[in-house]
Amino acid sequence: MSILRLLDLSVVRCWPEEAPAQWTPQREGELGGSTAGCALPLNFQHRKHALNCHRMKPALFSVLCEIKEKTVLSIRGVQEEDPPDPQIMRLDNMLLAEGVSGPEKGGGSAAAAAAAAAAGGSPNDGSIEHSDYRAKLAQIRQIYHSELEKYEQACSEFTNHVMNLLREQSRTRPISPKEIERMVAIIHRKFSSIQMQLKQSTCEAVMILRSRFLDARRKRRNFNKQATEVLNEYFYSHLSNPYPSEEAKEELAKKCAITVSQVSNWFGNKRIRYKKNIGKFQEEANLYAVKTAVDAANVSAQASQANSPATPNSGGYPAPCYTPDGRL
DNA sequence: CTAGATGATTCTGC
DNA sequence: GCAGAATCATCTAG
Repeated sequence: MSILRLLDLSVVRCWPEEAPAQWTPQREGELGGSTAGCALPLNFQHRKHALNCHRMKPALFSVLCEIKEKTVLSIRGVQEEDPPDPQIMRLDNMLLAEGVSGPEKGGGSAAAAAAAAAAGGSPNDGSIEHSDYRAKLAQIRQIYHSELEKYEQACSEFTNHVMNLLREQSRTRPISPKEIERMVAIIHRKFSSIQMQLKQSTCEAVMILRSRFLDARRKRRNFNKQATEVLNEYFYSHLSNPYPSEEAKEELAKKCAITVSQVSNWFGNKRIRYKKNIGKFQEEANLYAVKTAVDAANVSAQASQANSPATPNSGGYPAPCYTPDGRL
């Protein structure tokens, strides 16, 4: 019975209680089994050899087999399947989307470009910041991969170690392949939880990087003069109904080299600010009304057809009048 | 440095 | 889902 306890303890003691970083091969010496080239205390080797050559060994072994049979029966029900962890899947997806994991080239810059587009910047502006962003992302990516590699190596090393240990022990006590498999699965579960921590902290780092470099509010740039002019022209020439259709928005976006949602934002802001303080916008409104009228006159003169009105205003938002004090 | 302007976001109601 | 309103964060002129 004491031998059984000794052998069982040896398996238990080969199990690291903490993260694999704490596990060091030096501990092998104090374990029950041995891997190739591992130095065991001499008297222990002798005792082991004596045990292996003992005439009672076969009998002892069969007793152990019997006991094992009984124990396995009670363990059998405990075996649990581990379905793919949804948390890990989420982290994986995010890292893939951010270009941290997955294919080496393209992913990161694609994510950066997408983020830049979401931030509303024109494709060429802030290229310095974006290259900085990409450099930092690449750094994160490199750290992530080297850590991952380290963990994987440690995992396989440790798995090999345990398997050797079990194989060695299977000479003196019954260990089924199933049992070894279970041990390996347990090791992998342990390591995958460490991997999850790595993935989590990588995700956090990427989020911080993103918010620092690509937060739209931080990167706010005023539209250029020409873009503002185009938008204002449309707004004041459609003052009766300053709600551009989807097609009109697309065209305006194209003309101003901004996104459709930026056009929507601009009109939303403009409408509310115009309505709040019509007086303040009077001058601007007059300016664009004149501009539109002149343009229309030019067009009609060129076409020799003076039938269309200059501005299609009627009802809706209060149209500007030409009083010098700016009141309606 | 500051006040006002401006683009973006968030919340609410329809 | 869209528009209005409030608010935030940043830009810019003075």
